[in-house]
Amino acid sequence: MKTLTKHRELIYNDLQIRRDHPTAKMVFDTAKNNVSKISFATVYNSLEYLVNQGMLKKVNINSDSARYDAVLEPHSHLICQTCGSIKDIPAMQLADMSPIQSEDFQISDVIVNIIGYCKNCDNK
Amino acid sequence: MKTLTKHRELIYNDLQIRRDHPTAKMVFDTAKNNVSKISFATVYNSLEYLVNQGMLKKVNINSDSARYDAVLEPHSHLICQTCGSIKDIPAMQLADMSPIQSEDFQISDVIVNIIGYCKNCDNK
DNA sequence: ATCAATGCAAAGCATTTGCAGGGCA
DNA sequence: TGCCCTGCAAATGCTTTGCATTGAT
Repeated sequence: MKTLTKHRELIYNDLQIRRDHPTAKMVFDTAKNNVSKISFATVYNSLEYLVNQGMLKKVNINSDSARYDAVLEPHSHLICQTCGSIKDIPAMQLADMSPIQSEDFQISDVIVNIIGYCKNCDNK
Repeated sequence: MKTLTKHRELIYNDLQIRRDHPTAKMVFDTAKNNVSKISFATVYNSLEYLVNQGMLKKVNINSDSARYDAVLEPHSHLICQTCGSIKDIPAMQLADMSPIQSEDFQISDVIVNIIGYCKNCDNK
């Protein structure tokens, strides 16, 4: 039986607090500071467990590495092309879903990512 | 000076015809059938060139591998969670962009991906 | 005692890079 | 000749896997 172990809870708590949509490596680095020993395998294992439990969401922003998000409520992302930052914004609604309905497609999620330049990065 | 070589043109033409948003490997496999010799490096080099030229778009659907798209007009994607197929649909419009405008964020692209189950895959 | 979780190292992919040879201007 | 393109192989980075050990019930 799968259980919420200390490692998994630690990682989950970290994700709850931080809002930078960390990569597995970033989670690993934080975890290393809080436990005597932890391996990448455990981090990946824990992240997969938490995603399967529905406690985290895996976010695919670019092709470099997966990022993880503890915000489960529907929301959208502002993604800066320069610094790569990912900021949560309220869920964007689509003006008209009818083109999808007519496609005979069963929707489970609508992902809206806004790409551009954040105010910290010189715009352009 | 960068030029549109035969290999690059071949790859571009392939992307123009097919509409399955292939991965680099899929492009490589097709190219291999049409040229005596071609290497992965050339495929990646060509894809990067075409993306930089604005002739292709790189699409990040999942974290496994990047996919490429020759359809440049704004459009959205229907992505099946079961078979992984990616189907183009007309561009979805957002009902209200004001939450973004107020963020002091310069928008360069709005990405809308609809995740779910296509009619070919048993729904659920 | 049992069964899952962990650490470690190795393996697996996708992608990038270094470098020598080849092709075109 | 010069310079970019190509092929090949090695390297890199992210993620997964195999396996022996550890830990909890």
